[in-house]
Amino acid sequence: MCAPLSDADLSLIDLYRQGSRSFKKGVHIYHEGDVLDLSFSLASGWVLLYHLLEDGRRQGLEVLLPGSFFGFRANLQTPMTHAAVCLTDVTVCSFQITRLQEFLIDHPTAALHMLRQCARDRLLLHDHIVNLGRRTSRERVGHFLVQVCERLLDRHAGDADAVALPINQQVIADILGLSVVHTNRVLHGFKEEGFVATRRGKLLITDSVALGQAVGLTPEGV
Amino acid sequence: MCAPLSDADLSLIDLYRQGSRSFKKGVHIYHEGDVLDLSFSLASGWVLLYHLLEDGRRQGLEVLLPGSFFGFRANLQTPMTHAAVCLTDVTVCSFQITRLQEFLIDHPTAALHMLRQCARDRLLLHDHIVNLGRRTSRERVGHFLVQVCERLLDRHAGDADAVALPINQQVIADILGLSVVHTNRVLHGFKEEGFVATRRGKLLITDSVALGQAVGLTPEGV
DNA sequence: CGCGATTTTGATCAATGTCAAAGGTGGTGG
DNA sequence: CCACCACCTTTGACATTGATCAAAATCGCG
Repeated sequence: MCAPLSDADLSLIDLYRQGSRSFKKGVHIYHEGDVLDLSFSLASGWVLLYHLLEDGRRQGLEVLLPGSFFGFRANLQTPMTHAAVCLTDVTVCSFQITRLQEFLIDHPTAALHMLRQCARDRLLLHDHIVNLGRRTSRERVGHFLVQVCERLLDRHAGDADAVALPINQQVIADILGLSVVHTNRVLHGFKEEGFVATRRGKLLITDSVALGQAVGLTPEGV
Repeated sequence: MCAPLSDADLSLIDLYRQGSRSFKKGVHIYHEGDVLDLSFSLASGWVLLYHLLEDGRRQGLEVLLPGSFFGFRANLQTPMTHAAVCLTDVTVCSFQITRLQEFLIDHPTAALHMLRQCARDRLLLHDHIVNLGRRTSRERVGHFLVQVCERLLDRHAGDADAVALPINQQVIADILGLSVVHTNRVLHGFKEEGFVATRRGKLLITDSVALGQAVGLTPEGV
């Protein structure tokens, strides 16, 4: 529930958790510039990490799904360089970083676990970078959507054929470094091609594999 | 020499290291698609991690300086999703991941150390993403250059007022998601403004603080 | 039913990419 | 020591993608 730790670790980590907290959709878990001594594990819901430039431009950094760790830093004094906002109602476990570190020293398997998670996240960030740096708007949006699908299906393995995203076009645009207007045109195109749809205000991905192909994705996802 | 670990750890890690290896500038430590059971710690030199798209577009992912860990994965079976190429002559320590993991279980402080390093890298990746997603070409090049400067000065703390980079314009372009031609024009501009220069075929950053200002950097670097 | 937020659409513009070719530069071998 | 070569940088002309501005149309919600 709280994190993908081994059972043994799980029972112990309770001692160290400062507590479990809930947030409503749209609320910030922390802002840029905050000075915190906490880090978090996402228990349920979606979170967006983003950075704001001085002139208001916004860039989405990571879309977090349950199981993600975030807010962990090497340097506690330094203010947060990004903000975390809830894309849905959310519940997190929060840890005081100093205590978490003590815990990790005592429970090396948990530390290793975090390290492996971290390695996975690094790959996701790499993918994001490739997306932003070298792909056209169509490719970007397409890749982003199928990647989210895959991450979702990894956990709820194999249920829905249509995935609903709690994300509006403004958010997608900010994640992909595009303007809302252009994002809309791309998405609209996908809609006409039958890859996505809208229902109850939510974006639906109706055919992620066809979308992947249309956008030049090699079989196993890179 | 081998990594920023505590002395105690350092003496022990020798047991686990598969060996120290040297590579010439331009050589690959590994390619995309390689199946390895190794991960690395950069002892000296510069390394570029990059990803290649099917049609030849290339995207630089990370510029590694001494002390960086790379090649670590949660899943050993999976082929590498990026390549590592030497920007200079390089020496690395290589570890068999399975043995490294055993080591980290036995030496939790080392594990924690890697975790903190990982957290720092994540911030660097975030910065890269912001650069690619929301900054103009001028801002991108500028930010990249001063960031490299800062990372360099962090270690060799406070020597040169002019920093020489072992990186050509093609590489910069690939890191920043720009074309070589455009990168050249931006760099040329910086040259005329007196922020950078060329000597012995190397790019020199002659005034990183002025460059930072010119490019809209807030005092302490975002 | 009315309102604020989100999505759509059209018109125009600017930044950056692409293509092509000319200069430079350092290194190498004779 | 010199000539040559491969690689890198520089420049110009033109094409294209995606941004920007402005406004209309929808949609979910209270």
